Amino acid sequence: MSETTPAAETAAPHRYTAQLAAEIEGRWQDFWDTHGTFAAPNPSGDLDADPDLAARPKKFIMDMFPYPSGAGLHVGHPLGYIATDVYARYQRMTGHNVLHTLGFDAFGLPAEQYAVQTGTHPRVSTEANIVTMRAQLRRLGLGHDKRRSFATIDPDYYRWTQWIFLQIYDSWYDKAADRARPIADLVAQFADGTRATPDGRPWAELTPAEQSDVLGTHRLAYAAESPVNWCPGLGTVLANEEVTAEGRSERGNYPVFKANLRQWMMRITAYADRLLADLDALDWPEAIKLQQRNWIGRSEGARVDFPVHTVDGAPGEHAVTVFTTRQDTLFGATYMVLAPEHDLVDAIVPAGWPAGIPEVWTGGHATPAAAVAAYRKQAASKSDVERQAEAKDKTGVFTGAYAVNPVTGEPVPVFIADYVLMGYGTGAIMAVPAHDSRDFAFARAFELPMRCVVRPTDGRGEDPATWDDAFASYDAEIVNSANDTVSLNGLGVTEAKTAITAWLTERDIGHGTVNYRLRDWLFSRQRYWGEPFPIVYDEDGVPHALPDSMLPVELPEVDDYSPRTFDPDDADTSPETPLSRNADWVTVELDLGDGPRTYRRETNTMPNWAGSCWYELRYLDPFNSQALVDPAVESYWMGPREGQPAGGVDLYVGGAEHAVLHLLYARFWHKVLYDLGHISSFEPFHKLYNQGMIQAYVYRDARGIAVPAAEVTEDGAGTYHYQGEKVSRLLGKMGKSLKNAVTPDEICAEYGADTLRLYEMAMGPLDVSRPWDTRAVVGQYRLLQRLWRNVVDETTGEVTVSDAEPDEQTLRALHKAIDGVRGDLADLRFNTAIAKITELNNHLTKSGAPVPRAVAEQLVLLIAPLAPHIAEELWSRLGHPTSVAHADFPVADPELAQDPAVTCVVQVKGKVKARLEVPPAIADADLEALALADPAVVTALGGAAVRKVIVRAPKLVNIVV
RNA sequence: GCCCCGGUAGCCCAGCGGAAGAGGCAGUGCUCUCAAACAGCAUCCAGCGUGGGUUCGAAUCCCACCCGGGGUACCA
Repeated sequence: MSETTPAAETAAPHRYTAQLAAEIEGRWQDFWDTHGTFAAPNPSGDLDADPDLAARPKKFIMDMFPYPSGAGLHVGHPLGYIATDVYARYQRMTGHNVLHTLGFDAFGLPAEQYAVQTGTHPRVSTEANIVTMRAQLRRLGLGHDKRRSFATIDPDYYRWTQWIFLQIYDSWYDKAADRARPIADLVAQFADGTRATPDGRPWAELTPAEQSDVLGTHRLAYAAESPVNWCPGLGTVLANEEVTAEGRSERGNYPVFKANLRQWMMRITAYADRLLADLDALDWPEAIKLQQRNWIGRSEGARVDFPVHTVDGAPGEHAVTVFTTRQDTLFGATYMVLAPEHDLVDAIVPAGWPAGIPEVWTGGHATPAAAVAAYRKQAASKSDVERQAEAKDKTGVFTGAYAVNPVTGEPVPVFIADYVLMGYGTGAIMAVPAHDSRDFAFARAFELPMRCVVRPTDGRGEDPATWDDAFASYDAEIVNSANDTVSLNGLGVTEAKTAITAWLTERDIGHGTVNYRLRDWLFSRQRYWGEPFPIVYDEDGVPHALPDSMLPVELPEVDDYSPRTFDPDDADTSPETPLSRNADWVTVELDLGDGPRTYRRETNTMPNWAGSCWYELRYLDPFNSQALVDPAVESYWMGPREGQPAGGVDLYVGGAEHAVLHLLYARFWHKVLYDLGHISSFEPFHKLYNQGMIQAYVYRDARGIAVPAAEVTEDGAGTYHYQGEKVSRLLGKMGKSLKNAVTPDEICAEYGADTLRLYEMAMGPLDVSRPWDTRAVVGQYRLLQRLWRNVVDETTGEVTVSDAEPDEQTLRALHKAIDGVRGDLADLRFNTAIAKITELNNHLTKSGAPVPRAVAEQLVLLIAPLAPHIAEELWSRLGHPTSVAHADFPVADPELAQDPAVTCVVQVKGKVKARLEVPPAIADADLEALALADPAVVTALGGAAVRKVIVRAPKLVNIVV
C-alpha cells in the first residue's frame, strides 16, 4: 500500500488512515489498561471488586493455551483469539460478567528446543518470547483480564501443578464407589483387614518397601517398569498420544522404539468409562467426540480360556486367555495367535515339531524354539512403518503347541504373529478365519482350516474354501455351532453372544468383559524444562511425597540443560535425565516426619501437558496461595447449571489437533479433582469450538524449493512467476519455512488492528479453513473508512451526525441489521454479522445525507465487538464519556426488523407467473384468493382445473393443475 | 480401507425445502485529480462437483460416485 501523499492529507486531514488507526488504537489500548476495563470481578476473594458486575450471569471464555514461540506470530495464530475476543465483548455488552484472559504454556519441548538452538537458558528465552508475544497480542486490542494471565513456568503456578500431582499420587480408584479416594482410605482398609493384601499377610507385617509396592499398584500416579516409547533422537520417552501412526515422534519426526523402562504413569484407564460417558453432556463438535471415543476404544466382548498342551507336557498345563468381541463365533476358532512378546510363548514351545504339519508353519527352522526365536528377532527389528506397509502380507510361525477349543474340544495350533499386538486385549486371540478378514488372510497364507459358523447373507455359500474374503457381517444367523451342552444354531449374532457367554461363565471358562484401547498415560520425561516431581526416594528406593510446605520444588539452575540425545536410529540407548547431572540438587537432606534423613530426588520432569491440564482453574483465582482455586470462585465460574450439567468453561476455542491429547488429559485431571472434592464441575470445557486454519499459497520453483510468496507475480493465464521463472502454486500451511508467512504486525502497520480483526472474521465461517489473501484486506479497511466518514468530516474532523429523526427506510435497515447481527454474534457467525453491518453502513453512505445521531450510535455499538478501537473513538467523539466495552448492545424492535410488505411469488406448476406485494402477516386463505385472482395467474391457468394450491404465507403460492 | 468436513460467479464466501446472492476481493467503465494513488459511483460475472431419487417445488433432504482437506489405521 502506498503512502498517503501530502496532497491527500491536505484534502482530507481527518481521513481514517493507517496512521490515524494506529494512533487511535494505541490510545484506547492504553485507556483499557489504565482503567482495567476488562478486569472481571470474582464474587469473593482478592479479585472481588465489583459486586454489581459479579451479580450478572457469567461467561467464561477461553482460548487454548499458546506456547510462546520464538519465531513470532503469523496472521493464522490470532484467528481464534480475535474470535473469542469478539464473542467476549459481545457477551460483555449483553449483560454478562465475562472472564477472558490468556496465559502461556511455556514448559516443554518446543520452548526447550528453541532455547537449545539459540544457546540461551530456556527461562531467559522463554520469558523473552512471552514479552514479544504479549506485545504482538496487545496490538490486536484483545480485551483480556491481564491480572489473570500467567505462565506455567512461574513457580507460583507450578507449585500447584505439583500439588495436584501429589493429590493424584495420594489417590486410588475405588471401583465400588466409582470414584477416586485418598490413598489413606485404602491403607486403612488394608490395616483393618477389610481388604486383603496380595499375598494374604497382615498389612503390618509388610516391610515399608512392600507396602509401598502394594500401594503403587493402586495409586492413580505410579512408577512402574513398562514398555514405553523411547525416542533417542529427542532423548526422551513419549506418551502413546505423542507417537504418530508411522511410529515416529510427533515432534521432530524421529523414530520411536519400544523399551522397558521404569517411568511415572497416570492411571487414566480407571476413568475410561466416565471419560466416554460424560462426552454426551458436552457441546463439542461430533468429530472431536468421535476421536475421543475411538481413542478410548471401548469394546464389549468376552475373555475365553484355551487350555494349551505341548506335545511333551500334560494337557491343560497352561491356559491362554484371549479377548474377543465375537464369542458367538467360538465354534469357528480353528487356530490361535499370540503376540510374539507374549510371556506364555516360552512355556508352551515343545522340543520338536509335531509330525505331519505343513512346511510353511515351521518357517524352515529345525525346532519350534529356533523358529520362535528367529521370528521374534525379525518382528522386533521391524519398524512400525514396515509392519504397517506389510500389513496385508501376514507373517508368523507355529509354536509347536496346540490348544483346545473349549466348545469343540478340537486341538487348534498356536501361532505367534505380529498382527496380534501385545498391548491390546490379552495379547492373544482365537482366530476365526471364516469371519475375520485378518484371520482369513493368515489362514490362507498358512494353509489353516476354516469353518463357516455364520451363514452368509450374500449368496456366497457356506464353504469358505470358495470365498475371497471373510464374512464379517453381524446381521446373520449362526450355524454349525453346537456341542452336547450348548447350541447357538439359528440364533442371531447378539443372542448367540449372550448365550455362549452365559455358557462359558457357568463353566468358568470365560466371562463377558469390556476392553479398552486406552492405556495408562506415560507421565515422565527426560527433560530439563519441565515441572520437577515433588517426590524423593529413601535409601531403599521407596518413593516419598514431599509435604505441601516443601512446594514448589523449583528447577535448579544448571550449566547444561540440554537433553542427552542419541543417534535417532540407535535403539540400544537409554535416556539420561538432565537433572541427574546435578548431584548437589539430587541428594538432599530432609525431615519428612522421622528426623533428618538423606534422600534422592526424582530427576524426571513432567510432560508439557501437565501445566495445561488445569490452567482453566487457575485463571479463576490466580493469586490464591491457600488453594488451587477457592471453591466459591470455582462454583461461580464453572459450576454445573441449567444446560451445562457437568459445568465447565462456556466457550473453549482452539485447534482440532488437540482432539485427543490435551483435551483427554485435562478432562482426566478435572475428574480427579472433582472426586477429591476440590471442585464442583466434573468437566472442564462445556462448549468446544475448533477454528479452521488460515492457509496460504506455497510457491515452489522447478527444484521444489519454496520461493518468497510476496514476490511471485501472476499472469492472466493462471501461471505464476518468480524472478522470471515459472513456479507452481499449492495451498498449504502458512509458515516461515514455506516463505509465505504474513505477520499481524505488517497488516496492522498497513491498515490497523481493527481492519485485521474484521478481515480475519469476515473471511469465512470460523470453523472452516481458508486461504489468506492480503489483497482482499483492503475491503474491510474501506468499510471502516466509510463508517468513519459517516460520523466524522474528513476535512474538519467535526462530528457530522444530525439530530434529525431517521427516515423509515433507514430505521428498518437499522433494526434488520441489529436483529441479524445479534443472532450471528451469539452463534459465532462473524462473517455474516460483518456483512450485515456493511450493508447497513453502505445504506447510510448511499443516502448521502448526514447520518442521524440515533442511527450512528447504534451502528457504532453494533461494530464495537468486532472493531473495538474505532468504536471507542467514535463513541467518545459522539459525546459519551465512558468506554463502549460495557455499553448495552442494541436491541431490535421486532416491528421494524420486519419488512412492511413482502413479495409473494405465485407459481403455476412450479414456474413463477406473478408477484404480489403483501403484508407479512397475511392469512393463507387471503393470500390464496389474491393469487387466484391475479390476471397473470388466470392467464397462465387458461381455465385448467386447479388440483391443489400450496400456500406458504407470506412468501409463496404454488398452484398445481 | 474406514470415519469426519467441504465443493455456489475469476477468487473468498451468504443462502441450507419455496424468485440463485448478503458481504468482500479482483475485472471493466465513469467521477475526483494536471496525472496517479486513495476515495466515490456504476457495472460485468455462476445456475449451485456429477448422476439418480423424494417433493407441487431441491443449492438445500436421501442414495451413489468424483474431487479437495483433515483424522485414523492389523484394536481381535
